[in-house]
Amino acid sequence: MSGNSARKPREVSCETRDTQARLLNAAEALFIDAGYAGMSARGIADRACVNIAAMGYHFGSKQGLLEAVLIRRIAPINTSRRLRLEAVPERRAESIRAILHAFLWPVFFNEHEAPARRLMGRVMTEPADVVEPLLNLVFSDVIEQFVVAAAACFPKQDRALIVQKFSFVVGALNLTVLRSSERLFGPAPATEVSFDRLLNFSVDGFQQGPSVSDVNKDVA
Amino acid sequence: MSGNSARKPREVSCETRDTQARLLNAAEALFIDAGYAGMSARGIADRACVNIAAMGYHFGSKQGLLEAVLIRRIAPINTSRRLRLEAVPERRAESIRAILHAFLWPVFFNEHEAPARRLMGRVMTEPADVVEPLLNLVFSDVIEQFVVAAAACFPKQDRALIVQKFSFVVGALNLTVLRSSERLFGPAPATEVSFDRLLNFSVDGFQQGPSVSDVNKDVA
DNA sequence: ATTAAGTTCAAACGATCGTTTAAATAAAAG
DNA sequence: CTTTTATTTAAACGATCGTTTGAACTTAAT
Repeated sequence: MSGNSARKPREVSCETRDTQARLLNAAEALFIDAGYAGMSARGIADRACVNIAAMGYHFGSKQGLLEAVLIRRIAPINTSRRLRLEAVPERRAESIRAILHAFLWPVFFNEHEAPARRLMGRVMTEPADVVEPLLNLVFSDVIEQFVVAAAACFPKQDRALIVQKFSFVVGALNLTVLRSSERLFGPAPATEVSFDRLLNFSVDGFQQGPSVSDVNKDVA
Repeated sequence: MSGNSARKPREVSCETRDTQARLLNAAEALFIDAGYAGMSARGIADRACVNIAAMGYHFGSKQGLLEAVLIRRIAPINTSRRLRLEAVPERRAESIRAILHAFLWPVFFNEHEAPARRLMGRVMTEPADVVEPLLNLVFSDVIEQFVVAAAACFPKQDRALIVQKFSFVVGALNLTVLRSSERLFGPAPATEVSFDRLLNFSVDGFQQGPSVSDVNKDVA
Protein backbone atom coordinates (compact mmCIF):
# COMPACT_ATOMS: atom_id res chain seq x y z
CA MET A 1 0.00 0.00 0.00
CA SER A 2 2.84 2.34 0.71
CA GLY A 3 4.66 2.81 -2.60
CA ASN A 4 1.79 2.75 -5.08
CA SER A 5 2.48 6.30 -6.19
CA ALA A 6 3.65 5.46 -9.71
CA ARG A 7 0.78 3.19 -10.77
CA LYS A 8 0.32 3.17 -14.49
CA PRO A 9 -3.35 3.86 -15.27
CA ARG A 10 -3.55 1.75 -18.44
CA GLU A 11 -2.29 -1.53 -17.00
CA VAL A 12 -4.93 -4.22 -16.96
CA SER A 13 -2.55 -6.98 -15.91
CA CYS A 14 -2.15 -5.44 -12.47
CA GLU A 15 -5.56 -6.56 -11.32
CA THR A 16 -4.69 -10.18 -10.72
CA ARG A 17 -3.33 -11.02 -7.30
CA ASP A 18 -0.84 -13.63 -8.49
CA THR A 19 2.47 -12.11 -9.50
CA GLN A 20 3.38 -14.95 -11.84
CA ALA A 21 0.05 -14.64 -13.65
CA ARG A 22 0.58 -10.91 -14.07
CA LEU A 23 4.02 -11.56 -15.52
CA LEU A 24 2.66 -14.19 -17.89
CA ASN A 25 -0.14 -11.92 -19.09
CA ALA A 26 2.18 -8.98 -19.62
CA ALA A 27 4.81 -11.04 -21.43
CA GLU A 28 2.18 -12.64 -23.62
CA ALA A 29 0.72 -9.32 -24.70
CA LEU A 30 4.12 -7.83 -25.46
CA PHE A 31 5.35 -10.91 -27.31
CA ILE A 32 2.25 -10.93 -29.49
CA ASP A 33 2.67 -7.29 -30.41
CA ALA A 34 6.44 -7.00 -30.69
CA GLY A 35 8.03 -10.45 -30.79
CA TYR A 36 10.73 -11.78 -28.53
CA ALA A 37 13.24 -9.01 -29.15
CA GLY A 38 10.55 -6.40 -28.71
CA MET A 39 9.33 -7.60 -25.33
CA SER A 40 11.78 -5.95 -22.98
CA ALA A 41 12.20 -7.02 -19.40
CA ARG A 42 11.35 -3.53 -18.20
CA GLY A 43 8.32 -3.31 -20.44
CA ILE A 44 7.04 -6.56 -18.97
CA ALA A 45 7.70 -5.40 -15.42
CA ASP A 46 5.93 -2.09 -16.00
CA ARG A 47 2.88 -3.69 -17.56
CA ALA A 48 2.70 -6.33 -14.82
CA CYS A 49 3.26 -3.73 -12.10
CA VAL A 50 6.12 -5.70 -10.58
CA ASN A 51 9.76 -5.03 -9.92
CA ILE A 52 12.11 -5.87 -12.74
CA ALA A 53 13.79 -8.56 -10.65
CA ALA A 54 10.53 -10.49 -10.32
CA MET A 55 11.00 -12.01 -13.75
CA GLY A 56 14.32 -13.56 -12.80
CA TYR A 57 12.99 -14.70 -9.46
CA HIS A 58 9.90 -16.49 -10.74
CA PHE A 59 11.00 -17.66 -14.20
CA GLY A 60 14.79 -17.58 -14.14
CA SER A 61 15.16 -15.48 -17.25
CA LYS A 62 13.30 -13.76 -20.05
CA GLN A 63 13.47 -16.93 -22.10
CA GLY A 64 12.08 -18.95 -19.21
CA LEU A 65 9.17 -16.56 -18.95
CA LEU A 66 8.42 -16.88 -22.65
CA GLU A 67 8.54 -20.66 -22.41
CA ALA A 68 5.99 -20.55 -19.60
CA VAL A 69 3.83 -18.21 -21.69
CA LEU A 70 3.88 -20.54 -24.67
CA ILE A 71 3.24 -23.73 -22.72
CA ARG A 72 0.35 -22.17 -20.84
CA ARG A 73 -1.58 -21.43 -24.02
CA ILE A 74 -0.38 -23.88 -26.65
CA ALA A 75 -0.29 -27.10 -24.67
CA PRO A 76 -4.07 -27.05 -24.04
CA ILE A 77 -4.70 -26.31 -27.70
CA ASN A 78 -2.61 -29.27 -28.83
CA THR A 79 -4.27 -31.51 -26.27
CA SER A 80 -7.65 -30.52 -27.64
CA ARG A 81 -6.38 -31.15 -31.17
CA ARG A 82 -5.31 -34.68 -30.27
CA LEU A 83 -8.58 -35.50 -28.56
CA ARG A 84 -10.55 -34.35 -31.57
CA LEU A 85 -8.31 -36.24 -33.96
CA GLU A 86 -8.87 -39.45 -32.01
CA ALA A 87 -12.59 -38.87 -32.34
CA VAL A 88 -12.40 -38.98 -36.13
CA PRO A 89 -13.58 -42.50 -36.93
CA GLU A 90 -12.23 -43.24 -40.40
CA ARG A 91 -9.31 -42.47 -42.70
CA ARG A 92 -11.09 -41.94 -46.01
CA ALA A 93 -10.80 -39.00 -48.37
CA GLU A 94 -13.98 -37.58 -46.88
CA SER A 95 -12.39 -37.62 -43.43
CA ILE A 96 -9.96 -34.84 -44.27
CA ARG A 97 -12.54 -32.22 -43.34
CA ALA A 98 -12.96 -33.67 -39.86
CA ILE A 99 -9.20 -33.98 -39.47
CA LEU A 100 -8.54 -30.39 -40.49
CA HIS A 101 -11.46 -29.34 -38.33
CA ALA A 102 -9.77 -31.02 -35.36
CA PHE A 103 -6.56 -29.19 -36.19
CA LEU A 104 -8.01 -25.72 -36.65
CA TRP A 105 -10.97 -25.58 -34.27
CA PRO A 106 -9.03 -25.43 -30.97
CA VAL A 107 -7.04 -22.49 -32.28
CA PHE A 108 -10.11 -20.40 -32.99
CA PHE A 109 -12.34 -21.53 -30.16
CA ASN A 110 -10.80 -21.91 -26.73
CA GLU A 111 -11.21 -20.28 -23.38
CA HIS A 112 -8.60 -17.63 -24.17
CA GLU A 113 -9.70 -16.88 -27.75
CA ALA A 114 -7.73 -14.10 -29.37
CA PRO A 115 -4.61 -14.14 -27.14
CA ALA A 116 -4.01 -17.83 -27.73
CA ARG A 117 -4.64 -17.46 -31.47
CA ARG A 118 -2.27 -14.59 -31.97
CA LEU A 119 0.33 -16.12 -29.68
CA MET A 120 0.40 -19.21 -31.85
CA GLY A 121 0.72 -17.18 -35.02
CA ARG A 122 3.50 -15.08 -33.58
CA VAL A 123 5.61 -17.93 -32.28
CA MET A 124 5.42 -19.72 -35.62
CA THR A 125 6.87 -16.72 -37.44
CA GLU A 126 9.30 -15.57 -34.77
CA PRO A 127 12.87 -15.28 -36.09
CA ALA A 128 14.58 -15.46 -32.71
CA ASP A 129 16.59 -18.60 -32.09
CA VAL A 130 15.31 -18.86 -28.54
CA VAL A 131 11.86 -19.99 -29.60
CA GLU A 132 13.03 -22.59 -32.10
CA PRO A 133 13.72 -25.49 -29.72
CA LEU A 134 10.53 -24.85 -27.82
CA LEU A 135 8.57 -24.59 -31.05
CA ASN A 136 9.77 -27.98 -32.14
CA LEU A 137 9.19 -29.42 -28.70
CA VAL A 138 5.60 -28.26 -28.63
CA PHE A 139 4.50 -28.69 -32.23
CA SER A 140 6.51 -31.57 -33.70
CA ASP A 141 4.45 -34.40 -32.26
CA VAL A 142 1.02 -33.00 -32.97
CA ILE A 143 1.90 -32.08 -36.53
CA GLU A 144 3.35 -35.52 -37.10
CA GLN A 145 0.15 -37.14 -35.87
CA PHE A 146 -2.02 -35.03 -38.15
CA VAL A 147 0.24 -35.68 -41.12
CA VAL A 148 -0.04 -39.42 -40.52
CA ALA A 149 -3.81 -39.14 -40.29
CA ALA A 150 -4.05 -37.04 -43.45
CA ALA A 151 -1.69 -39.34 -45.33
CA ALA A 152 -3.89 -42.29 -44.42
CA CYS A 153 -6.80 -40.53 -46.09
CA PHE A 154 -4.92 -40.18 -49.37
CA PRO A 155 -2.79 -43.30 -49.91
CA LYS A 156 -2.03 -42.29 -53.48
CA GLN A 157 -0.38 -39.00 -52.52
CA ASP A 158 3.25 -38.78 -51.47
CA ARG A 159 3.86 -38.18 -47.83
CA ALA A 160 6.05 -35.18 -48.71
CA LEU A 161 3.09 -33.66 -50.55
CA ILE A 162 0.85 -34.17 -47.54
CA VAL A 163 3.46 -32.54 -45.31
CA GLN A 164 3.72 -29.51 -47.53
CA LYS A 165 -0.02 -29.14 -47.84
CA PHE A 166 -0.14 -29.11 -44.08
CA SER A 167 2.49 -26.38 -44.05
CA PHE A 168 0.24 -24.38 -46.39
CA VAL A 169 -2.61 -24.74 -43.93
CA VAL A 170 -0.40 -23.67 -41.04
CA GLY A 171 0.86 -20.70 -43.04
CA ALA A 172 -2.65 -19.59 -43.92
CA LEU A 173 -3.60 -20.04 -40.28
CA ASN A 174 -0.69 -17.91 -39.10
CA LEU A 175 -1.50 -14.93 -41.27
CA THR A 176 -5.17 -15.23 -40.36
CA VAL A 177 -4.68 -15.09 -36.62
CA LEU A 178 -2.01 -12.37 -36.77
CA ARG A 179 -3.44 -8.90 -37.04
CA SER A 180 -0.46 -7.96 -39.23
CA SER A 181 -2.61 -8.39 -42.32
CA GLU A 182 -5.27 -5.91 -41.27
CA ARG A 183 -3.85 -3.07 -43.30
CA LEU A 184 -3.30 -5.20 -46.36
CA PHE A 185 -6.44 -7.33 -46.29
CA GLY A 186 -8.90 -5.11 -44.50
CA PRO A 187 -10.58 -5.68 -41.15
CA ALA A 188 -10.75 -9.27 -39.98
CA PRO A 189 -14.14 -10.99 -40.30
CA ALA A 190 -15.89 -12.62 -37.36
CA THR A 191 -14.05 -15.54 -35.84
CA GLU A 192 -16.58 -18.11 -37.03
CA VAL A 193 -16.45 -16.74 -40.57
CA SER A 194 -12.66 -16.83 -40.72
CA PHE A 195 -12.64 -20.34 -39.33
CA ASP A 196 -15.18 -21.59 -41.87
CA ARG A 197 -13.35 -20.00 -44.76
CA LEU A 198 -9.97 -21.32 -43.71
CA LEU A 199 -11.37 -24.80 -43.20
CA ASN A 200 -13.04 -24.83 -46.61
CA PHE A 201 -9.93 -23.47 -48.28
CA SER A 202 -7.76 -26.11 -46.62
CA VAL A 203 -10.10 -28.98 -47.38
CA ASP A 204 -10.25 -28.02 -51.04
CA GLY A 205 -6.47 -27.90 -51.23
CA PHE A 206 -6.14 -31.36 -49.73
CA GLN A 207 -8.78 -33.04 -51.85
CA GLN A 208 -6.99 -32.66 -55.14
CA GLY A 209 -4.20 -35.05 -56.12
CA PRO A 210 -0.67 -34.16 -57.16
CA SER A 211 -1.59 -33.07 -60.74
CA VAL A 212 1.84 -32.24 -62.04
CA SER A 213 0.59 -29.68 -64.47
CA ASP A 214 1.67 -26.21 -65.35
CA VAL A 215 4.89 -25.13 -67.03
CA ASN A 216 6.74 -21.87 -66.67
CA LYS A 217 6.29 -19.71 -69.70
CA ASP A 218 8.91 -17.09 -68.93
CA VAL A 219 7.95 -13.47 -69.24
CA ALA A 220 10.26 -11.54 -66.94
CA MET B 1 45.01 -1.64 -48.56
CA SER B 2 46.59 -0.22 -45.45
CA GLY B 3 44.19 -1.08 -42.61
CA ASN B 4 42.85 -4.43 -43.73
CA SER B 5 44.32 -6.20 -40.72
CA ALA B 6 41.00 -7.25 -39.15
CA ARG B 7 39.36 -8.82 -42.21
CA LYS B 8 36.72 -11.34 -41.22
CA PRO B 9 37.29 -14.54 -43.19
CA ARG B 10 33.65 -15.62 -43.46
CA GLU B 11 32.20 -12.44 -44.94
CA VAL B 12 30.93 -12.89 -48.46
CA SER B 13 29.43 -9.43 -48.71
CA CYS B 14 32.88 -7.84 -48.64
CA GLU B 15 33.66 -8.83 -52.19
CA THR B 16 31.57 -6.18 -53.88
CA ARG B 17 33.28 -2.88 -54.51
CA ASP B 18 30.24 -0.72 -53.83
CA THR B 19 29.82 0.11 -50.16
CA GLN B 20 26.07 0.67 -50.41
CA ALA B 21 25.60 -2.70 -52.07
CA ARG B 22 27.62 -4.40 -49.33
CA LEU B 23 25.46 -2.70 -46.70
CA LEU B 24 22.29 -3.74 -48.49
CA ASN B 25 23.43 -7.35 -48.80
CA ALA B 26 24.50 -7.55 -45.18
CA ALA B 27 21.32 -5.94 -43.87
CA GLU B 28 19.19 -8.19 -46.05
CA ALA B 29 20.85 -11.36 -44.79
CA LEU B 30 20.58 -10.31 -41.16
CA PHE B 31 16.98 -9.15 -41.49
CA ILE B 32 15.98 -12.46 -43.06
CA ASP B 33 17.60 -14.47 -40.28
CA ALA B 34 16.82 -12.32 -37.24
CA GLY B 35 14.17 -9.73 -38.12
CA TYR B 36 14.44 -5.99 -37.66
CA ALA B 37 15.27 -6.03 -33.97
CA GLY B 38 17.84 -8.76 -34.54
CA MET B 39 19.77 -6.96 -37.27
CA SER B 40 22.10 -4.77 -35.25
CA ALA B 41 23.96 -1.86 -36.76
CA ARG B 42 27.26 -3.36 -35.69
CA GLY B 43 26.36 -6.76 -37.06
CA ILE B 44 25.57 -5.16 -40.40
CA ALA B 45 28.79 -3.18 -40.41
CA ASP B 46 30.87 -6.24 -39.54
CA ARG B 47 29.29 -8.39 -42.22
CA ALA B 48 29.61 -5.64 -44.81
CA CYS B 49 33.19 -4.89 -43.77
CA VAL B 50 32.48 -1.20 -43.35
CA ASN B 51 32.67 1.23 -40.48
CA ILE B 52 29.60 1.48 -38.33
CA ALA B 53 29.08 5.09 -39.37
CA ALA B 54 28.69 4.11 -43.02
CA MET B 55 25.08 3.09 -42.45
CA GLY B 56 24.13 6.55 -41.24
CA TYR B 57 26.09 8.23 -43.99
CA HIS B 58 24.58 6.30 -46.90
CA PHE B 59 21.09 5.51 -45.67
CA GLY B 60 20.43 7.95 -42.84
CA SER B 61 19.44 5.34 -40.28
CA LYS B 62 18.86 1.67 -39.72
CA GLN B 63 15.26 2.07 -40.81
CA GLY B 64 16.35 3.86 -43.98
CA LEU B 65 18.66 0.98 -44.77
CA LEU B 66 15.89 -1.56 -44.30
CA GLU B 67 13.60 0.43 -46.55
CA ALA B 68 16.22 0.40 -49.27
CA VAL B 69 16.66 -3.33 -48.78
CA LEU B 70 12.95 -3.99 -49.16
CA ILE B 71 12.46 -1.74 -52.17
CA ARG B 72 15.43 -3.22 -53.98
CA ARG B 73 14.00 -6.72 -53.91
CA ILE B 74 10.23 -6.37 -53.64
CA ALA B 75 9.58 -3.60 -56.16
CA PRO B 76 10.88 -5.70 -59.10
CA ILE B 77 8.82 -8.66 -57.94
CA ASN B 78 5.64 -6.59 -57.82
CA THR B 79 6.41 -5.09 -61.21
CA SER B 80 6.77 -8.55 -62.65
CA ARG B 81 3.52 -9.56 -60.97
CA ARG B 82 1.65 -6.68 -62.60
CA LEU B 83 3.07 -7.39 -66.04
CA ARG B 84 2.05 -11.00 -65.82
CA LEU B 85 -1.41 -10.11 -64.55
CA GLU B 86 -1.94 -7.79 -67.51
CA ALA B 87 -1.03 -10.67 -69.80
CA VAL B 88 -3.91 -12.78 -68.50
CA PRO B 89 -6.52 -12.38 -71.25
CA GLU B 90 -9.82 -13.24 -69.58
CA ARG B 91 -11.62 -13.08 -66.25
CA ARG B 92 -13.31 -16.47 -66.15
CA ALA B 93 -13.21 -19.07 -63.40
CA GLU B 94 -10.53 -20.92 -65.34
CA SER B 95 -8.37 -17.78 -65.32
CA ILE B 96 -7.69 -18.04 -61.61
CA ARG B 97 -4.76 -20.36 -62.22
CA ALA B 98 -3.08 -17.86 -64.52
CA ILE B 99 -3.78 -15.05 -62.05
CA LEU B 100 -2.34 -16.92 -59.10
CA HIS B 101 0.53 -17.99 -61.31
CA ALA B 102 1.25 -14.34 -62.02
CA PHE B 103 1.15 -13.61 -58.31
CA LEU B 104 3.36 -16.46 -57.14
CA TRP B 105 5.82 -17.00 -59.97
CA PRO B 106 7.90 -13.82 -59.53
CA VAL B 107 8.44 -14.71 -55.88
CA PHE B 108 9.94 -18.11 -56.65
CA PHE B 109 11.74 -17.33 -59.89
CA ASN B 110 13.66 -14.08 -60.09
CA GLU B 111 17.25 -13.13 -60.50
CA HIS B 112 17.83 -13.14 -56.74
CA GLU B 113 15.93 -16.35 -55.94
CA ALA B 114 16.12 -17.34 -52.29
CA PRO B 115 17.08 -13.97 -50.76
CA ALA B 116 14.13 -12.21 -52.34
CA ARG B 117 11.77 -15.03 -51.38
CA ARG B 118 12.75 -15.15 -47.76
CA LEU B 119 12.90 -11.37 -47.51
CA MET B 120 9.29 -11.18 -48.61
CA GLY B 121 8.22 -13.82 -46.13
CA ARG B 122 10.07 -12.14 -43.31
CA VAL B 123 8.73 -8.66 -43.88
CA MET B 124 5.17 -9.94 -44.01
CA THR B 125 5.48 -11.49 -40.56
CA GLU B 126 7.67 -8.86 -38.95
CA PRO B 127 6.16 -7.47 -35.74
CA ALA B 128 8.18 -4.26 -35.69
CA ASP B 129 6.19 -1.11 -36.29
CA VAL B 130 8.89 0.31 -38.54
CA VAL B 131 8.07 -2.03 -41.40
CA GLU B 132 4.31 -1.55 -41.29
CA PRO B 133 4.02 1.69 -43.28
CA LEU B 134 6.49 0.46 -45.86
CA LEU B 135 4.72 -2.87 -46.08
CA ASN B 136 1.45 -1.17 -46.89
CA LEU B 137 3.14 1.20 -49.29
CA VAL B 138 4.70 -1.63 -51.26
CA PHE B 139 2.02 -4.30 -51.17
CA SER B 140 -1.34 -2.55 -50.97
CA ASP B 141 -1.68 -1.68 -54.64
CA VAL B 142 -0.56 -4.97 -56.09
CA ILE B 143 -2.77 -6.98 -53.75
CA GLU B 144 -5.73 -4.77 -54.58
CA GLN B 145 -5.18 -5.36 -58.28
CA PHE B 146 -5.03 -9.11 -57.87
CA VAL B 147 -8.10 -9.12 -55.65
CA VAL B 148 -10.01 -7.21 -58.30
CA ALA B 149 -8.87 -9.63 -60.96
CA ALA B 150 -9.77 -12.67 -58.87
CA ALA B 151 -13.14 -11.19 -57.93
CA ALA B 152 -13.92 -10.69 -61.62
CA CYS B 153 -13.38 -14.41 -62.14
CA PHE B 154 -15.95 -15.33 -59.51
CA PRO B 155 -18.80 -12.79 -59.64
CA LYS B 156 -20.92 -14.94 -57.33
CA GLN B 157 -18.45 -14.83 -54.45
CA ASP B 158 -18.32 -11.96 -51.97
CA ARG B 159 -15.39 -9.65 -52.34
CA ALA B 160 -14.53 -10.17 -48.66
CA LEU B 161 -14.28 -13.89 -49.33
CA ILE B 162 -11.93 -13.30 -52.23
CA VAL B 163 -9.80 -11.03 -50.06
CA GLN B 164 -9.52 -13.61 -47.33
CA LYS B 165 -8.72 -16.38 -49.76
CA PHE B 166 -5.92 -14.22 -51.02
CA SER B 167 -4.69 -13.77 -47.48
CA PHE B 168 -4.62 -17.57 -47.16
CA VAL B 169 -2.46 -17.78 -50.26
CA VAL B 170 -0.11 -15.12 -48.93
CA GLY B 171 0.08 -16.89 -45.58
CA ALA B 172 0.90 -20.22 -47.19
CA LEU B 173 3.46 -18.43 -49.33
CA ASN B 174 5.10 -16.84 -46.30
CA LEU B 175 5.62 -20.06 -44.40
CA THR B 176 6.85 -21.75 -47.56
CA VAL B 177 9.58 -19.26 -48.31
CA LEU B 178 10.67 -18.89 -44.67
CA ARG B 179 13.03 -21.59 -43.52
CA SER B 180 11.38 -21.42 -40.09
CA SER B 181 9.27 -24.43 -40.96
CA GLU B 182 12.21 -26.71 -41.75
CA ARG B 183 12.30 -28.33 -38.34
CA LEU B 184 8.57 -28.83 -38.23
CA PHE B 185 7.91 -29.81 -41.83
CA GLY B 186 11.18 -31.38 -42.86
CA PRO B 187 13.61 -30.19 -45.54
CA ALA B 188 12.17 -27.93 -48.20
CA PRO B 189 11.53 -29.50 -51.60
CA ALA B 190 12.99 -28.12 -54.80
CA THR B 191 11.81 -24.64 -55.70
CA GLU B 192 9.84 -25.80 -58.73
CA VAL B 193 8.10 -28.48 -56.66
CA SER B 194 7.13 -26.07 -53.90
CA PHE B 195 5.87 -23.59 -56.45
CA ASP B 196 3.74 -26.18 -58.24
CA ARG B 197 2.27 -27.46 -55.01
CA LEU B 198 1.45 -24.02 -53.67
CA LEU B 199 -0.11 -22.99 -56.95
CA ASN B 200 -2.28 -26.11 -57.09
CA PHE B 201 -3.27 -25.73 -53.47
CA SER B 202 -4.23 -22.10 -54.00
CA VAL B 203 -6.14 -22.72 -57.19
CA ASP B 204 -8.17 -25.47 -55.54
CA GLY B 205 -9.03 -23.19 -52.63
CA PHE B 206 -10.23 -20.47 -54.97
CA GLN B 207 -12.32 -22.67 -57.24
CA GLN B 208 -14.87 -23.63 -54.63
CA GLY B 209 -17.71 -21.30 -53.75
CA PRO B 210 -18.65 -20.05 -50.30
CA SER B 211 -20.34 -23.33 -49.22
CA VAL B 212 -21.50 -22.32 -45.78
CA SER B 213 -21.36 -25.82 -44.42
CA ASP B 214 -19.98 -27.26 -41.26
CA VAL B 215 -21.23 -26.72 -37.74
CA ASN B 216 -19.23 -26.80 -34.56
CA LYS B 217 -19.93 -29.97 -32.64
CA ASP B 218 -18.25 -29.01 -29.39
CA VAL B 219 -15.93 -31.53 -27.80
CA ALA B 220 -13.52 -29.54 -25.62
C1' DA C 1 49.88 21.60 -56.70
C1' DT C 2 45.51 23.21 -54.73
C1' DT C 3 40.95 23.29 -53.93
C1' DA C 4 36.70 21.02 -53.22
C1' DA C 5 33.59 17.34 -52.66
C1' DG C 6 32.89 12.66 -51.43
C1' DT C 7 33.83 8.87 -48.40
C1' DT C 8 35.75 6.25 -44.50
C1' DC C 9 37.54 6.18 -40.04
C1' DA C 10 38.18 5.65 -34.71
C1' DA C 11 35.90 7.13 -30.84
C1' DA C 12 32.42 8.36 -28.08
C1' DC C 13 27.46 9.85 -27.13
C1' DG C 14 23.30 8.76 -24.10
C1' DA C 15 19.97 5.16 -23.80
C1' DT C 16 18.40 0.69 -23.06
C1' DC C 17 19.27 -4.18 -22.79
C1' DG C 18 18.93 -8.75 -19.53
C1' DT C 19 20.62 -10.03 -15.27
C1' DT C 20 22.25 -9.92 -10.50
C1' DT C 21 22.99 -8.46 -5.76
C1' DA C 22 21.90 -7.67 -1.02
C1' DA C 23 18.82 -5.51 1.92
C1' DA C 24 13.86 -4.82 3.20
C1' DT C 25 9.37 -6.70 3.73
C1' DA C 26 5.67 -10.37 4.12
C1' DA C 27 4.13 -14.81 5.30
C1' DA C 28 4.45 -19.15 7.66
C1' DA C 29 6.22 -22.29 11.15
C1' DG C 30 8.17 -23.26 15.49
C1' DC D 1 7.41 -13.86 20.20
C1' DT D 2 11.09 -16.01 17.60
C1' DT D 3 12.76 -18.19 13.80
C1' DT D 4 12.56 -19.49 9.16
C1' DT D 5 11.14 -19.16 4.56
C1' DA D 6 9.21 -16.75 0.65
C1' DT D 7 8.72 -12.65 -1.91
C1' DT D 8 9.52 -7.87 -3.26
C1' DT D 9 12.43 -4.02 -3.58
C1' DA D 10 15.96 -0.33 -5.05
C1' DA D 11 20.17 -0.13 -7.17
C1' DA D 12 23.63 -1.33 -9.92
C1' DC D 13 26.22 -4.66 -13.00
C1' DG D 14 28.54 -5.05 -17.74
C1' DA D 15 27.04 -5.29 -22.40
C1' DT D 16 25.01 -3.71 -26.45
C1' DC D 17 21.89 -0.67 -28.74
C1' DG D 18 21.39 3.25 -32.79
C1' DT D 19 23.40 7.44 -33.69
C1' DT D 20 26.71 11.27 -34.03
C1' DT D 21 31.05 13.75 -34.23
C1' DG D 22 35.18 15.59 -36.28
C1' DA D 23 39.29 14.34 -38.19
C1' DA D 24 41.73 11.51 -41.80
C1' DC D 25 41.61 9.78 -46.27
C1' DT D 26 40.42 9.36 -51.26
C1' DT D 27 38.97 11.11 -55.57
C1' DA D 28 38.32 14.47 -59.20
C1' DA D 29 38.37 18.99 -61.06
C1' DT D 30 40.68 23.41 -61.48
